[in-house]
Amino acid sequence: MKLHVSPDIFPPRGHEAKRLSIVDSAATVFCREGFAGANIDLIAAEAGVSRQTIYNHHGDKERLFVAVVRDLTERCNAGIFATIATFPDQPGDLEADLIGFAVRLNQNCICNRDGKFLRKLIQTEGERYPELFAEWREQGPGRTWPAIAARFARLAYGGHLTIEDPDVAARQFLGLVNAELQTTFMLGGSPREDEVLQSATNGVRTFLRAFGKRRSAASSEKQSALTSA
Amino acid sequence: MKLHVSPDIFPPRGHEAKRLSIVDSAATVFCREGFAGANIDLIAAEAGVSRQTIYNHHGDKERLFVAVVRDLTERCNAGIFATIATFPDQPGDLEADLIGFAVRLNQNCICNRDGKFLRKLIQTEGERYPELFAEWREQGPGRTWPAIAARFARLAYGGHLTIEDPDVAARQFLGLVNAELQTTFMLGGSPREDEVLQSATNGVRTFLRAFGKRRSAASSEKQSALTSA
DNA sequence: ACAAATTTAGACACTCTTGTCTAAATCGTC
DNA sequence: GACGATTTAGACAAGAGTGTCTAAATTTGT
Repeated sequence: MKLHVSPDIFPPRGHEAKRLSIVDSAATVFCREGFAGANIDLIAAEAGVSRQTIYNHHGDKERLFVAVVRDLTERCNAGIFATIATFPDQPGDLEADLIGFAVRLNQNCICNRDGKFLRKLIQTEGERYPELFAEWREQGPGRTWPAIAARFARLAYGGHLTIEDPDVAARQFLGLVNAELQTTFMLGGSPREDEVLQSATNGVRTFLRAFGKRRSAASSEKQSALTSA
Repeated sequence: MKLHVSPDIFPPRGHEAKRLSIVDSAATVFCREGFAGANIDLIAAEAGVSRQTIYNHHGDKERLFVAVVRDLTERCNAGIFATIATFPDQPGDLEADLIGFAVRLNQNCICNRDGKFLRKLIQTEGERYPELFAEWREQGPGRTWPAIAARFARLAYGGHLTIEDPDVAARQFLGLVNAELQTTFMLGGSPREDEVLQSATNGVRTFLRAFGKRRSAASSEKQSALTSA
């Protein structure tokens, strides 16, 4: 019976620390081995914790897995929205600003540990836990894509871009900016920093050729030099 | 001792039929359950074959897996090159022709059974079999992407497109054309036919806005109405 | 330092899976 | 129909993994 309600949290500090450590190690192992291949003893060893403690905290391999996914989804979403907040609303150099945004999105949200792990889990176990990842789809792309689309709509409204459908433009922006990273993503790897920059640069240039203000105008200094044909 | 060499093949017809059936079912189960989760008994049952027969043919769960991947890679590659052969070299209506090509590529190579399975296996087991999937990377994207790039280079040479780097353009074409199918691919699903068409249409329109001939006057919508050559 | 809660190590039962083995049944071919 | 090769069903040993239990050790708050 736990009646003497503590001011803030109930379990001692070390308790929550262990919980975190467990979820962290579980993420690593689940991603490396898959759900079926993951071994509770291995997770326990990697977390520096006894197997029984894992069962005390999460009760079950499956519930541990669900906790891992929820945890990753939450952290990734937070990162993505934080990055969306840096979207250039009043662009000085639109090309450079969009490239910067794309690189930040990749480095801080998609290629970092959480993003990589979440992507892997979605790919490998997505079909086994339809309801769990349907939730991700709603909370993840379902919320972030419209948010990015809204930023593009704002740029269009401000006269910096010519866009008919901001939702389509947003998805195409992401497609273009990651166009050269697809195979790496597929194989579960992390692209090097220069690869991310290269793909983002090429992607943004093409994006602006399609949606940037018509004519050379102020689109790019080098463009005027290049347009000779 | 097998000395009386038969004219053509040694094992009877039924033999090879069983081998095919086994690899087929193994592909299904490996994709659904992952390597660790896949169950030889289940594969045997699905193939309508006894477990021992699987061991007779492939000897080992791991070697069975490798056989499955090689089989899928081979078939997918064949399909992709067959589709690349239909790339529009002398376009009548470039937009319609490119959309058609993109849809064929998706329907016949990426979204069909083999493509879906291979993608899933690369995603889930890519890190566990680096050498196996390095081979795929070379034989797959390493050969198909340049082939597509060559086709775009030809279009540019013929004056139908304005492209600096055909390799970049090819990757971006694929990125654009699949921009709206990413989440579905990630979750291992197959997009509906109309989704494929929609994504391809939007993608090709943007692609042509970026790389199409710069007669800005009648660039996008009215273009199809004007072209009669 | 004390008392309560938490963690730990190890043993344990249980299930599942792989891969082997054997004898019987089936298949293909002559 | 007969023969050789293949397939089959089932039993089997060996190993691995999950989840439970217990008693001892450790940590935490007071």
